[in-house]
Amino acid sequence: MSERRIGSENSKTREELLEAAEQVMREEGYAAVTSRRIAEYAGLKPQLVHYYFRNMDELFLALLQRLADAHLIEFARALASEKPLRALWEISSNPETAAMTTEFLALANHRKAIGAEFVKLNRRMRNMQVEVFKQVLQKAGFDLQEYPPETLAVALESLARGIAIESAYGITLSHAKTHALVERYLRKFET
Amino acid sequence: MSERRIGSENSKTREELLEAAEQVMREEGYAAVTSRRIAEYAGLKPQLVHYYFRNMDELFLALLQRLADAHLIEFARALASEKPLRALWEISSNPETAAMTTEFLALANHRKAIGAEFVKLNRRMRNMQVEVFKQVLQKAGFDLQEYPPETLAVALESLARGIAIESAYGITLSHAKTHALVERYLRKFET
DNA sequence: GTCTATACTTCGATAGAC
DNA sequence: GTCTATCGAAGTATAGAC
Repeated sequence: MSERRIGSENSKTREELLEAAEQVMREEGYAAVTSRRIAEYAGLKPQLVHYYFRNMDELFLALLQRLADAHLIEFARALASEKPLRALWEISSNPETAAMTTEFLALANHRKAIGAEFVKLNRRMRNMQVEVFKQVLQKAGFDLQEYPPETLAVALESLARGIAIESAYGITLSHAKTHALVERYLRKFET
Repeated sequence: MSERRIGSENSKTREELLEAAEQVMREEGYAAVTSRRIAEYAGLKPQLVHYYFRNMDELFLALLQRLADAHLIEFARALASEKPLRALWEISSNPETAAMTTEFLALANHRKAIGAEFVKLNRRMRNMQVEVFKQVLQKAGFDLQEYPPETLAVALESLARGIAIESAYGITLSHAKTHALVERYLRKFET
């Protein structure tokens, strides 16, 4: 069992399948991410999914890795930018990012292997966010006890995602005021 | 079509099926909420699900309604309590509540009927949360322009849920500091 | 109100040809 | 590297007996 041939990780087709999988997941949710649906999006045969991935868990893991890599690059760029906090806010406010994160949060809840990997990757990303806050707050002369970077990192990401998701549902009632408040804090911390 | 017999909404069996459905959804995610799985949890036959619900969308809607009702009662209780803000915080910090909300957030993303209902119910709940903030802030003499209740409501729920979910994954790194910060704000607003 | 039986669909996965 | 063919399992849903 499990002796069957598996395609190379460098394959272009494999990349196309992952791209399609990401699209399906974003547009129709993780439950719609099936070999047949992916193939449909990619314009390929469903069996190819099983050729490049031993099973669906492996596909989800590859997808998670891919997204995390892209995310880490974005964070690194934010860390090096002029206004890192604002950059963080914008990354987490991206509706597509927010939607994918929500899907993975739900998915990780009941696929053990994915949950474990999700936690690991999340920790790395959180560390980078915390690093951003530390640098900005110290530079601006704030007391790190009074403004714990870990908490601010959780708060920023949670709030940004919360609003992004609400926006996606067409709820825009409180957004102007919220953005104004966020602006105030960004300016307070970051010139 | 759609002419088949449907069981009463007052049925005890129907209630048991919904109870089982909720359990499945919380423990295994929305994708696992199938007639067979529900029946298994409830110790009943899968066909009973189709007797009480015209289709799975209808079941999800009933489940959503059930949860919203329970939630609204909790909010009303919070509003009437001595420390309404703290009560709100605790409601949204409940890990089971957070997990279910995450599932529905993902589910609503690609089931149109559920998305529409989710938005409607969410609006009602948000209004109650905002009402709590308004009363508390006014009573304590805060400027509502400087502390917009709508924003604080979104922030409180997003943050509480974010932390609750992280806890469920065993991430507890920043929690002590976060709770301390939340405490500070709760005390600031609420004696 | 609950059961059996059953039709139809979709999915994951594999074997083997090209 | 990609295709055809194919299994078996699981899903939604319905008809009709009890």
